[in-house]
Amino acid sequence: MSVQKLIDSLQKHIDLSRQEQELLADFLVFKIIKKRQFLLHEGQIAREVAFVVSGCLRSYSIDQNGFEHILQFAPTGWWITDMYSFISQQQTHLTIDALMDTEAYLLSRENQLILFDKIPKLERYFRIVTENSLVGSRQRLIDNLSLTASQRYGIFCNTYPTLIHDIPQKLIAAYIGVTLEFLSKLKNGGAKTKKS
Amino acid sequence: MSVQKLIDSLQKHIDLSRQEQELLADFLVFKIIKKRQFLLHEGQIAREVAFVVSGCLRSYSIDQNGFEHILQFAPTGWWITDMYSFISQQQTHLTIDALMDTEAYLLSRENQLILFDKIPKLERYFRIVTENSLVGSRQRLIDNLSLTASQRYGIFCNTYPTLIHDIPQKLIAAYIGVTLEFLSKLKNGGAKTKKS
DNA sequence: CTCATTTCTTAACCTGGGTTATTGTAAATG
DNA sequence: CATTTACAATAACCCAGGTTAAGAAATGAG
Repeated sequence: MSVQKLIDSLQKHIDLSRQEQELLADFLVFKIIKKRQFLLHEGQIAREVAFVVSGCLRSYSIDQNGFEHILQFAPTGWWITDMYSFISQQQTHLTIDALMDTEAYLLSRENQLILFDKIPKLERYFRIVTENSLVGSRQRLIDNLSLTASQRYGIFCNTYPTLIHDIPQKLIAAYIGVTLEFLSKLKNGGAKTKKS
Repeated sequence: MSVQKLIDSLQKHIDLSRQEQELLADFLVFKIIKKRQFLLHEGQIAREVAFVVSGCLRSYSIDQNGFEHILQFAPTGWWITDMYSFISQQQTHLTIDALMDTEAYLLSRENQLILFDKIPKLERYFRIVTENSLVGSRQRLIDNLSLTASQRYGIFCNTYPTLIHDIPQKLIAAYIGVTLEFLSKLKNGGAKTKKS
């Protein structure tokens, strides 16, 4: 059963009994999102958070000029949602879609809050997951403020080694914050030929 | 008693009994950080998270070229720490100091984890606070990827209206991600005189 | 296998914001 | 109350990265 991957993730931080695992499983919905399908669309409300079992999702925003800016990739074992919309139940400004055929478990905010009361250890698990996400998000902010595009590309390669060869370059560009053209220049013409 | 400001913040999200409030208070340390004094220095370990009662703290990183990049301001009612160092107890890459004389309550990670077991509602409170911080951090990332310096300055003014007139311009520049010189250009010469 | 769509590269030119430098002005500190 | 020290404004020049455009490759649906 593929719900096992989610249980494995939980067991890294907390210890759930058989009954608790089954109770949790009752609140989850299994969903397949095919390549290019949307899980969340701008203007909707993010009623669920998704745990990716296989494949890969991404969240991104679209700016005034129509450019996409990718906030997060979620390969196997990652959680993804629009946290703003999820906790406030207001309309989202983000879009979440699938980069390839993806299997995920969905947990609604409503059910999550019920589970927090029934199984306090689950609240602990999500507290820890959220702390870790915050660390990642803050670090990325620092990287964007302090590093060059080339250095950020290097970090991307370390952070998502499995993705580099599986996703289009334009998505990498939209993540590190440059245009596709400039990323191409970086990787190829990148020799910096300064006359010496 | 100034611990009341912290209790007020808690009561917005959870409901603590008299005994629980007192138990919590026993785990807090009151501290005064004078202007320009450090609460955390690069290379140390962030053993505590701070709740600001009065004054203002800031967290920032210093890049290879010696430039400061401000991650967060913490005026009255805000929590601040280096979350990475705080949860991993590894050396921090951030610095936290005071922009003016500041009063704060410190809670060590050790005590925080003890309190989470004794008062599960406190774990809920910090789960919520962390969720909100994550929303803020992600939004700022999007802003940095999609907006111009001028637009980010506008957002800063809305986010920290009390700070604008109380802190040096150079700090605002280090927060929105431009040089002091360019911020100056934005605000004054900024007319963009495009022939029409 | 073929036509259409999406993705990638290259190159010439442009601009938002950085650098360096100078001068002026607050505010601490003795 | 003078003198360091920190802060801000302005201007001339510079560069990382964006824009536009135009092919070349790869992918994919029928």
